[in-house]
Amino acid sequence: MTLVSVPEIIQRFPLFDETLATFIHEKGECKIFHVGDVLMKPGQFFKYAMLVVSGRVKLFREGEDGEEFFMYYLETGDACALSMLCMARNQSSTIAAVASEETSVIMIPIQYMDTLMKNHSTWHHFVIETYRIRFEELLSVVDQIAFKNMDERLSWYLRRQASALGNKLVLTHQQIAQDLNSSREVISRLLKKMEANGFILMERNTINWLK
Amino acid sequence: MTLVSVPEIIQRFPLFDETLATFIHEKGECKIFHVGDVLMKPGQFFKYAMLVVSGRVKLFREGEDGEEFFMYYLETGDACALSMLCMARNQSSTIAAVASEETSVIMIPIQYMDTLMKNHSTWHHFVIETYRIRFEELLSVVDQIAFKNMDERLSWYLRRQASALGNKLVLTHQQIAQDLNSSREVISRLLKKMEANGFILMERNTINWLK
DNA sequence: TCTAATTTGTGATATAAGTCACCATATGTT
DNA sequence: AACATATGGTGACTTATATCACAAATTAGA
Repeated sequence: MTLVSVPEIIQRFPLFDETLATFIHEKGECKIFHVGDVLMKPGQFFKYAMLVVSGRVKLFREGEDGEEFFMYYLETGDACALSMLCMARNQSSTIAAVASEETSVIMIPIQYMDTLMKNHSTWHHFVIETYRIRFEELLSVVDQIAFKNMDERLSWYLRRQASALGNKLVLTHQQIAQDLNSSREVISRLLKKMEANGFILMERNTINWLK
Repeated sequence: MTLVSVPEIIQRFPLFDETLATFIHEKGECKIFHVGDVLMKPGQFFKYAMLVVSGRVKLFREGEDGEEFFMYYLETGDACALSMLCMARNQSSTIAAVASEETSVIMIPIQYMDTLMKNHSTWHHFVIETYRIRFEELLSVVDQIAFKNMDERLSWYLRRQASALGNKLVLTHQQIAQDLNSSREVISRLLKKMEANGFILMERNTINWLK
């Protein structure tokens, strides 16, 4: 594999030891995705486990009528839990993933999974940790939509975005509405309330998170 | 371990081979839970991985104000994914589990996890499969609450209940409302519509699923 | 058997959220 | 500069769901 060196792998994935990083460097393929590129979409099968070396990938669920619902980002050092789970069973994805920045990904072919699991305990721990984090993230998402009103959900959404992207969020009201499966007008009104309450400051195409 | 024999373990968990079942029979502890007994609650830490040998356990998320939200059942042959994930990190549970029938559970102490993972590939596959199933189940739950109205959610809920418990569902409208985090009146009205449309037949304390 | 508690039905009303119509402003394009 | 497009603001209205109030029916308990 070109593009990503063994030291860089270790730097991005601190749980990996040198032998594991070397193995991945040998067997993995590196791929660059540009903004908007689709990494996976519902119905697709997996031949690789995907590790995000840099950039950011947005994961969202698609409804039957093309609605979207934002779930979480994958960032540097993250692995796609779904790719590993589906791959393990040769099941198709039920989720969509799109690069939201220039993103480089290490793709490990499926045939190496057993070796990795058996011979590299650091890989095994990494995988378990990946599942755990995503499971908990998913549980938080359930909490929000099961128990919270749109104002709280919006606030939670912006807080997560800000912690991933920084306090200056380049987002239109329309995009937010899409991520929350709501409508633009509703979001605009709630944002105005949040601005009045001093939580955010709005500019065109931008929301400044002040908390 | 008394109560559960090696052949019974293999029968309940078809993925296990004989050496694994023997190991679990030696090291696991068996515990009986009665209806209403709490297997885990938010804030609790885990010292065991839990395998359901017989009976049924209801898993649900609790809201801040004591609301409930039904997620799924664990039945014969299932393992509690959360117990394994939390245990792996010594994290506390964020979910509640209550026996909804007389339930017998094998509890495997945390210290055997590494051995199991390393020396028993059948265990490893079982764990991965457990994660995958629960992850997908959770994604379906997200779909429902993110994209569907209460009538569809109710219908989906009853279908799941019927496939777990049979077509004669002993449930009050109040219980259903609680599981869906809705209100009793709303559920009663929607049920009446479903009955008018021939999907169900209602008796006191009981809903007969006709599909 | 009498009473209390539980379960269900139902109308009236309240609230959160979604939809529609339309406008104003900002930005990009020719 | 002139126009088209994207973005955001806002009132009026609709819809889904929640809440309140109360009654009827059934079951459980004393």
